[in-house]
Amino acid sequence: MSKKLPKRNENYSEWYQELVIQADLAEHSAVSGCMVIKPYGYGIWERMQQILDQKFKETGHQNAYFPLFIPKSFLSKEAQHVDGFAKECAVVTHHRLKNDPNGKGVIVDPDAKLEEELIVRPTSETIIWHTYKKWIQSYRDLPLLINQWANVVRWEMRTRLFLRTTEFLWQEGHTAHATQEEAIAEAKQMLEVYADFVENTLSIPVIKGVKTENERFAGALETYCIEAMMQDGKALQAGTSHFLGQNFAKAFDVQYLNKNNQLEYVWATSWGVSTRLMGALIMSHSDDDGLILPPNLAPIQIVFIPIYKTNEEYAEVMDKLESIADLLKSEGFRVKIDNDDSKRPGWKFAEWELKGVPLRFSLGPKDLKNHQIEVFRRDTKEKSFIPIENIVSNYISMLLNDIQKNLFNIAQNRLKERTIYVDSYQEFKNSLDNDCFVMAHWDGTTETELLIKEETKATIRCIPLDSPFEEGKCVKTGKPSQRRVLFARAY
RNA sequence: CGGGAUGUAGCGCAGAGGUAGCGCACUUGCUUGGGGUGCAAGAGGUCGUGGGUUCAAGUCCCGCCAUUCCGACCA
Repeated sequence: MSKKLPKRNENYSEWYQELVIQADLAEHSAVSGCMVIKPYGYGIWERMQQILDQKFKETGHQNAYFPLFIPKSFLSKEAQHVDGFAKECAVVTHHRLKNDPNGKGVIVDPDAKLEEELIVRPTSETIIWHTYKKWIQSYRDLPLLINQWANVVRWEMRTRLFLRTTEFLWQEGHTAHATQEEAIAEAKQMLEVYADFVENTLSIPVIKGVKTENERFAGALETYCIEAMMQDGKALQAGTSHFLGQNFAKAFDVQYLNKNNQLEYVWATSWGVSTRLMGALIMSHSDDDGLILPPNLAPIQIVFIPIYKTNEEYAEVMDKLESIADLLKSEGFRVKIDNDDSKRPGWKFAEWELKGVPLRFSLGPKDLKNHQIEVFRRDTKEKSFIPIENIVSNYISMLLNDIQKNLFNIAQNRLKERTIYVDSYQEFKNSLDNDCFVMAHWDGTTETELLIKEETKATIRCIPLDSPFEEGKCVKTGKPSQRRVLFARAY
């Protein structure tokens, strides 16, 4: 009764903000634009980390860690790169405080000014490529496949929990290769890793594509991306993988001797996903009762609620629940028994629904007598009574897989139904106003792209990799076009 | 950087010159327990901050600070 979420169809962004807070995922901190990620929210992020980290290792990458601070001069070595980030950098200018001579508190010690300012990393290409120069001399040093889990800071004008915060957590892969082909293959491979993770772990269908020149990462030759559709029809970039060419190798003078004893610049990629995925997760699946977590991701897949009056009943019910939970735990399921005596069952039902746990099993004296257990599915809200002896690994796996698949199917149907192919500018605008993605022809110029953005707030999310050759006319200018691109309003 | 809103108990809010309030949460006891139990008794406050008006200021006036929402910005 104390907690009530706003309805999605009344105020989507308020619903989102409230859900993040009420489901105990994160809250605003004392620092403007920065959030505190609470244990439950962080637990979900840790699951993402574990699964991705394993995929990175399986594809040959190793983790390392580079400094939080970047000397100012590093950032300006790659011209496009500094242009892209200069406006949102936090800068460290001093290294000491002292007592305020005029009274209470402390002041920045003017005598402690840094010789060269330090930038709090908005991304680590520069510091990493500076380091790679020392690590790479020979073709035998390549490929160099490194990932880092880190925090970065981008001083954005406007922030929203998980979707855009001043400081956020992410991983950034930075690889160096002997050839262009190999680097492009790496960038594409990591895009596939992301797409696989987002679709099969987060149950969110994505569109794979490349960015237009205008939307490309600062310093990249090609930016591959995966785009997802949220329930309100807006797009969310869920991950990017960049082919950086030799830009950073040249900026930081990273060359290697090939087998013919010739010096060559190395080829680079970088790729990343962030805590923004939490936002994608929430806005893809959740409903007016709270979060809905796909089972492959959920930190808790099954919560058990004991129902009882007397101590004897409690002992009996708990005895049974513990034996079931222990069995499932030993088979690798993530389970929790909520035996908090200070909360009543109804309260717990609502609470775990708010937190999105895929399955809830309740067991009380009546069930014990009937040798059954109540099973509740968070995604469909179906309740059923199952014979206790049926609660075995195969059955649970089947149920969890079904939920996982169901969430994906719902999201995929939404994406299909709301991706509209249009050939006129009027249809284009109408479809956007109906919260849809739009596949339309575009003349390939940044001018047209910006004009459309100005008039409709829609951007080209990507040129889908599977977009077939098709003669057509630009939806805005009527100039010739060879394929459709994906337009949408975006987060 | 524009526009709006808000700063009062842990949280959410009311109070619009004259004794600091309500709901939730918290503590204690009983009750209840299969969809956010009910009752009772408690504990908890420099009313964001600095100045001004007044016999008297959460309350009116001016400044400042902070947060937040909507835009602009956003590889």
